[in-house]
Amino acid sequence: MTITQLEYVVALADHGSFVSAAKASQVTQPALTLQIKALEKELDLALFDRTHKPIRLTEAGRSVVEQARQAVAEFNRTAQMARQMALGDEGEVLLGIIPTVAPYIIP
Amino acid sequence: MTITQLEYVVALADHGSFVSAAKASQVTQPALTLQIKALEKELDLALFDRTHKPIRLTEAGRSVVEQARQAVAEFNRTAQMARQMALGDEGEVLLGIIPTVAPYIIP
DNA sequence: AATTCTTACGAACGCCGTAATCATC
DNA sequence: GATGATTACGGCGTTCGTAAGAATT
Repeated sequence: MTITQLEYVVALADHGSFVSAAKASQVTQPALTLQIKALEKELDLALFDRTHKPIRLTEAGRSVVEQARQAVAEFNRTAQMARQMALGDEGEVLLGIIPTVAPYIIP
Repeated sequence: MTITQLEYVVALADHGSFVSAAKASQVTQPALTLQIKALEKELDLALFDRTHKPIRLTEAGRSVVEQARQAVAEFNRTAQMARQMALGDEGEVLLGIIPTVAPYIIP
């Protein structure tokens, strides 16, 4: 189980079809199908009902997707926060040095 | 950036050394070093101060780890919840059928 | 008949573990 | 000198994309 798989599941739940979910996730449909199937097999749990179109969530799938949204959101929040920290640090690189010895120290 | 990397970062922050963190994470030290370095490079941000032992978090690292804990926890919660759903579904497989036609339908 | 989902296959990428090197205490 | 961290390398597994095959509307 990976974060990517959870992102795919959420995208599929939101779009209701593999094609549009794949497009939104920047992957091909086969890749999406594979990951969804892999996750369902790992959990031994059907998340989507493929018998009709558009695809619909199973009852278990609805609960899992709801929780998966939290996990994905928290993950993205971490990534965004880390990027902000990196930018913030750049602003704090201040140097105090005597011109005379600068050529020897700076490098 | 992966969930595994976040788990490693949290483990390293908790244990204060690569060896014990690696042991707790069920991986070798080199693998842990590699993932930590990969993440730091991706973010262009130093999370740990390796100049002294035991290893200490940088100021930015402290914030990131705190947020990473949330993400990891939410991820694990999703996994646990999905497993429970799978078990729950097994209990709900109830069959209602007329004995006369059962041999033809059940298979 | 056409769109959508699945399966199959080949290639590429990334991760891990063992081994060797370096640094720190 | 010993413990701990990094670097290098080889092998493995996984994932992806293209292409072909089913299925549903």
